[in-house]
Amino acid sequence: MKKTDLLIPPGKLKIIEAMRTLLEERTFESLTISDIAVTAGVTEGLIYKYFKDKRDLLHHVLKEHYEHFLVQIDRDLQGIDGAVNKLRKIIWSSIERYANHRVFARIILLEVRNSEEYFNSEAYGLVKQFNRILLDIIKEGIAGGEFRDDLPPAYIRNAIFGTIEHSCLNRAIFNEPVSTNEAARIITDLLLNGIKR
Amino acid sequence: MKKTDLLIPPGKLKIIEAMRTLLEERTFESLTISDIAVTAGVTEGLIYKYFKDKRDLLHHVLKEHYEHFLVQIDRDLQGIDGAVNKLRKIIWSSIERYANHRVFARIILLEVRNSEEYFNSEAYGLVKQFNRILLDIIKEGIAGGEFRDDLPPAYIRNAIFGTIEHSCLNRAIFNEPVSTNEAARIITDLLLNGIKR
DNA sequence: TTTGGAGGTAAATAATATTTACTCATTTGA
DNA sequence: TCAAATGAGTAAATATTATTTACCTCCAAA
Repeated sequence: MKKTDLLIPPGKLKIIEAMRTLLEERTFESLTISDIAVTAGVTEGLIYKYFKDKRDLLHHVLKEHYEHFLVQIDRDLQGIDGAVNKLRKIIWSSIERYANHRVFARIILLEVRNSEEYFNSEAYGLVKQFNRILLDIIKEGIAGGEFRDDLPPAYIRNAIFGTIEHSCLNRAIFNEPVSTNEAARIITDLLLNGIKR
Repeated sequence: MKKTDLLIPPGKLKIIEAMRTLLEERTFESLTISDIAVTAGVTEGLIYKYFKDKRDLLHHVLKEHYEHFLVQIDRDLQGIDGAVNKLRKIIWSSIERYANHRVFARIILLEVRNSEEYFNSEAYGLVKQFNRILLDIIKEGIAGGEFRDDLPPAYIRNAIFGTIEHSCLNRAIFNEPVSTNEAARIITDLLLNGIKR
């Protein structure tokens, strides 16, 4: 095995880092390959050495973020018993992630869904993985009698996912601040107990 | 006043119609001005006569759709009493709209949110109008004792909006069929009563 | 009758993404 | 130990696409 096999080349790292930096302030579409290359301090050609195209680079950044997210989710759920408690925690973790990782939030909420390639990307594969975790909690809850058994699990998942995402949208778009703890508490309560008096 | 002041020129109509047709099958980003011009049977320059740029045309198409939607929503709510009943209806109407207007669904769920201009567009203004209608129903429900008064209205709105949108996403992306009546029934029940047994 | 504006066009230009052909340095295996 | 191979990186050409410009034509109204 060669010495450098496990090392990521510095140029590649700089490109990824530049993408993250630029997405902090600007829209993916508004970024040019030239912008990215200049910010990274590399030439435009090098970007194409490591990534198929601009979008592939975006998906890569998202994938890295999501990997961290999944590791964290896994940790966060350790030692928690009961579907309700797990759900509470996973909602909190999701909101916390969106809240403290603006670039991540913006990529996934605003930037990727408009291309077909995304749905074939590795990043999307991780999203599906998260979905399965959530779905398993829901099924556990139904089987154990904590959740209603007359609602299809997929609908429940959509409600949870959709509510979280929509609640974090304004923050992602307009930079509005939200308190993670408060948002998590209210959203969990709302989903568990409904809005009817 | 001149005769033609109220008439929309045929070229403009053809451009809008071409955009709608193309969005039926393809992504906004993948459409070129040339594609649109050829499909419309006009020259590329004409598109810029009527629209600031490609995105402005997209926003216009969305705006037209949304205008129809708001008219329909207004009609649908006529004669309905009580916040719960209104909510039930507005959820049904929203799902029905996404279900039967694929292009509309795809534009609003997938295509527009990734640009700053959208949030200054007339189309977004209409979305805010819809939001206010929804918010008014929620406030009516709280004031009248139909809904809980310990949840902030904005959170409730986000939950409703988010749940509906996420439930319609797969249909928009993968063309998966969904029964409007069934989806509306389940989502309404879920939001009103929660998922806890 | 003429003039000004609206609908429309063709072709030039500008902005960007992507490809190609090439260094240079390091590693490897014979 | 040394040619061949490989990987990082570059510079410049090319291709694609959005956008602008300058123009034409027709017709309603003054």
